[in-house]
Amino acid sequence: MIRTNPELSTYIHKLWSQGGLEIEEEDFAPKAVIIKQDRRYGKIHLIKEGIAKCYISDENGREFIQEFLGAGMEFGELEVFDNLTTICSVESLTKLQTYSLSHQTYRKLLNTDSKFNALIMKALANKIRFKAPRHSYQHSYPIEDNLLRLKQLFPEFIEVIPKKDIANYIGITPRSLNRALKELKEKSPLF
Amino acid sequence: MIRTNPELSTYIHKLWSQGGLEIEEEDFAPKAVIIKQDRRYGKIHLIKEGIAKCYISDENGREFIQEFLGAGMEFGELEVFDNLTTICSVESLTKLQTYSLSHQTYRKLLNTDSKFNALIMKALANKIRFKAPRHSYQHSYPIEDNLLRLKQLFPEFIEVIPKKDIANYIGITPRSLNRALKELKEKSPLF
DNA sequence: TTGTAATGGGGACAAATGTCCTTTTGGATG
DNA sequence: CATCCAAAAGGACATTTGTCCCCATTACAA
Repeated sequence: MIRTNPELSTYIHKLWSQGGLEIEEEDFAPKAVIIKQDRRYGKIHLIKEGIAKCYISDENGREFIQEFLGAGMEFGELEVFDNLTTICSVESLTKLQTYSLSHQTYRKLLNTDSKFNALIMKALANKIRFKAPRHSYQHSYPIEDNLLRLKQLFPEFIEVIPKKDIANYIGITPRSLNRALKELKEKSPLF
Repeated sequence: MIRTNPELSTYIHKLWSQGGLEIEEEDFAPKAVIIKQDRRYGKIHLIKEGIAKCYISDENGREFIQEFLGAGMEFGELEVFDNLTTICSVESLTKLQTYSLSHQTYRKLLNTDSKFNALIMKALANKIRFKAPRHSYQHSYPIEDNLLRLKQLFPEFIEVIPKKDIANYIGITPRSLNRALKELKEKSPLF
C-alpha cells in the first residue's frame, strides 16, 4: 500500500554522498503540497524518508489517491520524458525528506549512468505493474475485502493514514468506509 | 481509448527493415490469446497493426480491461525489467500483426541504442500517465459521462468493440452498460 | 437449412454505495 | 479550564449498480 524502492533509495544515496552531482536535499513539513497537478516543474524528487500521497483531483474537489509513496519512490519524473504537465499532485503526510534533481541532471544520469538508467526503467515498470491490479481489485471486490487486503499489506494503515485518504485511495466516500469498518470490527478478529 | 505510439511504431519498423536484428513478424487471428496472466515468456511484442485488449482476470472469471492496444504499443515488456510474471493477458480483437523480440534482443537494444532506450522510457511513462486519470475518472463520474467521453475519443467504439469488453473496460456489468446506453439514446444527440 | 451458441437487450428485485446531516470525539490553543 | 476546530462516526433516505432471469437476434457450424 505504501510503495517503496530500496534499491533506488540506496543508489541515489550513494550518488548524493559521492558528490559531484547537483543533487539537493529538501525538507517538508506534513501536509506540504510539493507538486500540483497540471503544472510544469524543472526538477524531480526522490523520497529519502517519510510518506507522501500522490493524487488526482477533479473539478469538484474530489481526490483520487494513486499511490502512497515511501522511501525510494520518485515523483515528477514522468514530465522529463515527454515534456507535458504533471498528472498528479503530491503532498506530504508525514515530515518528508527528498533528494531533488533538475531535469537536466536527471537526463544526464539517464544517459551516462547505465545502472541508474536500468533502475529508473524498473521503477517505471513497477509503477505500471502495481497500479493495474489494484484498480481492478477494487472494482471487483466489496469494500470489506479491500480493507482486509490492506490490513494484510500494512497492518497499521488505519492509525497512520487519515480516514479521508484511505477512502480516497479505495475510491469510496468516508461514509462507506466507516460502514465497512464497523462491520469488520464485528466480524473479523483482524480489526 | 485505443492507445497507439506512432513514434515507436515507425522506429521499430525501421529497425526491422534494416535487418541485422532478430526481430520477427507474427500474425494472429482475432480472439487469439497471445500472452496469459501470471506466466513467463521470453519475448516481447510490439503491435504492427490491429487491435488487442490487455486485461486482468480474477478467480471468478471476471475480466478487467486495462488498455486497448493499437499500433506501436508493446506488451510483455514489463517482465524484462524485473523478471516477474505477467500481470495481464493480451488477446487480439481484430487480426493482429506484431513484431516480436526476445528479451535478449530487447535488452541489447536498450543498452546500445539510446534512441530506442529513450522511446521505451517514454512509452512506459505514457502507460502510467494514461492509466492514472482513466481509473479515477471512472470512479468519480456516472457511467453515462464515461460513455460520452469515450464517444468523443473514439466515435465508433460501440461498433468496433464488443459490449462485454466495453463494460469490462469501464469496470461495470453489461447490464449497467445497456441501461446507460438506453438513457443516452433518449437524451443525447451524440448517440 | 437447421440447430446451437454467443451476443445484445431489458424487467424486477436486491444490495451496495452515495448524499446530506447531525452528533461525537479528541487534540490544539488562548 | 473553556473553546474551537477538524476528524471521525453514524442515521435516514435516495440512487446507482449488480444479480438473476428471460427473450430476441445474429453468427456459425453441422
